[in-house]
Amino acid sequence: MYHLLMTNAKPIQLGKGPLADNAAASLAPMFAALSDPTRLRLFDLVRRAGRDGICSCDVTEPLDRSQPTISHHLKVLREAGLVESRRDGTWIWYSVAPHALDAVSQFIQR
Amino acid sequence: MYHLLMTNAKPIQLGKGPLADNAAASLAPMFAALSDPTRLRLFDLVRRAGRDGICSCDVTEPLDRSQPTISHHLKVLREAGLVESRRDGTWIWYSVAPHALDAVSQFIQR
DNA sequence: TGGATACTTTGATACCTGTCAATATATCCC
DNA sequence: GGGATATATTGACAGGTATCAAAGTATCCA
Repeated sequence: MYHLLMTNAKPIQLGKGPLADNAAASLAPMFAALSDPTRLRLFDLVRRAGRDGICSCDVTEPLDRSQPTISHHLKVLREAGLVESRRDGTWIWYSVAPHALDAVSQFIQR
Repeated sequence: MYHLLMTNAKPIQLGKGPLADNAAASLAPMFAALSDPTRLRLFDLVRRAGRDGICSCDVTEPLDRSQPTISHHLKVLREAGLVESRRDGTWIWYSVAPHALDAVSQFIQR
């Protein structure tokens, strides 16, 4: 078993021409990670928590989802490179990954 | 049978507080529309075509997908409010909807 | 060692999605 | 009307997903 790197090893540079196949393949999962309402709100909560981050147990209530469901969504956000996690005892703190939305933003304003 | 309006009747205004349920429900389909690599490249091609737009038959070859598949993807983009269509004889021209990505952009830079 | 707390994984279920071939619809032109 | 072209819809299939309950793992503390 191996881990996906949280930060894209090679951030795809969007060229001037039509969107390349590999660029699309790299961008799509980020959009997919934000394509679910619960996950959008979850990402928003993480972003609001700023540098310190937020722990999973803080969001189950406002999002009205079970704890495993929240855990699943956080995993999706993490594997998309949008959030990162840091363990502190029994807690795990989630915060927005640096440059998380750069690629998405670059595509939008293109 | 009825039609969904292409342009959101009531564009959700993102407030200052945590992302509301209805705002998330309104945003998520736009992200979903961009969550597929083929559709991302398709949207990019439409966007490049500018004001005139592009017709479906022009993209099946560069995207290497069947005509029904392209038609399906264009429908998804249209129903998400990202592109609009205009018939001209047997052709249908697709172009980017005005303010298509405003909501997405607003969420990203929040 | 063992209980308590935070989180993850597994398994199940219902639903959604990308794709194509086949078929249908719409429009033009003769 | 009938053929030709462009697009849409249908039906089928393989695979993905959001959700929860139940069970597993990790960490702390007494």
